[in-house]
Amino acid sequence: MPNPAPRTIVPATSTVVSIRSLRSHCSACSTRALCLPVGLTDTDVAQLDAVLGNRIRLKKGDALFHSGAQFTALYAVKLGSLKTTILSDDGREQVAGYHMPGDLLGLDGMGDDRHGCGAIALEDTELCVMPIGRIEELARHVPALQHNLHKFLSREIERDHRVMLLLGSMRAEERLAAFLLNLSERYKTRGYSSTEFVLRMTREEIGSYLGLKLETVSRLFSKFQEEGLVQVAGRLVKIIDMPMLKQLVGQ
Amino acid sequence: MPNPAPRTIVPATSTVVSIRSLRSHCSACSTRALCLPVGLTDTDVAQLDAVLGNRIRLKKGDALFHSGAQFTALYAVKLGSLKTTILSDDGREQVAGYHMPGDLLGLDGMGDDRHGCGAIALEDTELCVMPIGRIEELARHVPALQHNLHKFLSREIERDHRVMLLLGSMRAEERLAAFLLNLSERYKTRGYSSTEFVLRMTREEIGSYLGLKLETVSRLFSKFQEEGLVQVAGRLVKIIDMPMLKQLVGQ
DNA sequence: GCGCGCCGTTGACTTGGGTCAAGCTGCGTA
DNA sequence: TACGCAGCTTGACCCAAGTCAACGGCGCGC
Repeated sequence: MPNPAPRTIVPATSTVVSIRSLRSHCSACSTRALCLPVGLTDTDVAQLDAVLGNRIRLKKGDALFHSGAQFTALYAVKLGSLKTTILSDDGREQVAGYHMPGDLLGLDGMGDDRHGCGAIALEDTELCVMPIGRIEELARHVPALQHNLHKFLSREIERDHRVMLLLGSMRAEERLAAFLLNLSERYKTRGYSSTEFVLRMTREEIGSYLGLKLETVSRLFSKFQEEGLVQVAGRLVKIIDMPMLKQLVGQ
Repeated sequence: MPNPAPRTIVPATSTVVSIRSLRSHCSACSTRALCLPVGLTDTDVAQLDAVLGNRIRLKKGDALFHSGAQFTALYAVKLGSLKTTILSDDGREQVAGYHMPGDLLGLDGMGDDRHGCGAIALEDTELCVMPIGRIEELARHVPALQHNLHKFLSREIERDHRVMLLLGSMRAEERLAAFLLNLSERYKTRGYSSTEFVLRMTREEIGSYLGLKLETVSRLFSKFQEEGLVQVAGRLVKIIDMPMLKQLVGQ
């Protein structure tokens, strides 16, 4: 089993810290409980650590990968957030998802070794690189990792199904309510407030994701505010009437 | 390695044939080139054969599984076709996909061991059962199988992304054109005519999949016919002007 | 600290697709 | 052979969301 733990290779100088910090370590990662290593034993996590590449830092607006680019690795969000976008044959672009710490990106690239969507940072963002060859190889020896990988792939399908439901059968109001509740839920599981958060995307990006125009999104925010469901100040959202919001999407 | 080839177990009587026929065999399956065993060596396929369960036959309207049911296996369509449906919290149902020979069903069940959608046969249908535990176990020893499984999961995500694009940013006309072209393409890769085929689903089911009402679907078929794009007689569709249809969806 | 451009809001008007309703067709069953 | 009904078509009308346009404000770069 390979074990290139950095400190055994890098001389013990003052550079150690910064060089170590270039590599990702699940064992010390705050998203460990949400991410690929969830439920793995310490031994297994150590093996996973050993195959991780250097971490990546992106500035707001930077692309992690573009649609059609060679697929070489999965990426886990450590910090910050991204949007993924899909491209239609005639060039229309649509937001396919918003991703926050613990989420895995690039799962749609394993089909034909090309990324099926593009990924853009919505703020300064840090990711951890999981080279796919090494991950697949390790998954063959660590059943729990194999199982987790399958879970993440499968959950991505379920997530997409919920979006299809939203786009195919919900009215504009319901879509925005569902969107806000989804963000709320995800912030909550990450230890942030479920009732007060800052949107990292523009009205246009929200609209793109929800199959609506930016004007409609804007109008709906105003309407929700009038009705006392939320308080909105630009990108700052405060959920006032959670039960009513839930009722809007049908429980 | 287990090798319960039926003829070594079952006595060589007249019942052999019928009992053998209950089991699925990738090696003799006409969808082999499209399905999970694609690209595997004969040895690997033999191992896959050994873990397959009995095949399933469904009559039109029968459910293969319901949304929320325990997930125990993936299913491969051998013959016939099915629809999968997703259920929203408030009970609305929507068609998530149409599946034909070589397609894998149940991929969205690996996330939490429950099926995320229901699957209903649209005609008399035969499927092959792939118990997930045995498949995962085998995948650990057969890298090509592991890789194929990942490919199928990943392609399902890509497929869903294309549906999201359709639902989120296409007009009704474009949606129906895209739907017809998609069917056409899939029939073609299965060796059937790409220009003349019988729809296995109702107008309402088409509408549900495309985020449209059945009346709209009906009107669009009439419109396409008037414009000389297709000839429609009930469920029989004949594509007349393929280039124009492609232009409608933007190449 | 000034100005430009992106982002968001709001209003007036339009329209694509939904809704409701009526009638037709063809298939399975008695 | 006739009946019944699920599935399909078509028409008339309506409304949710899109389009177009004007304007306000905040934040970034010079």
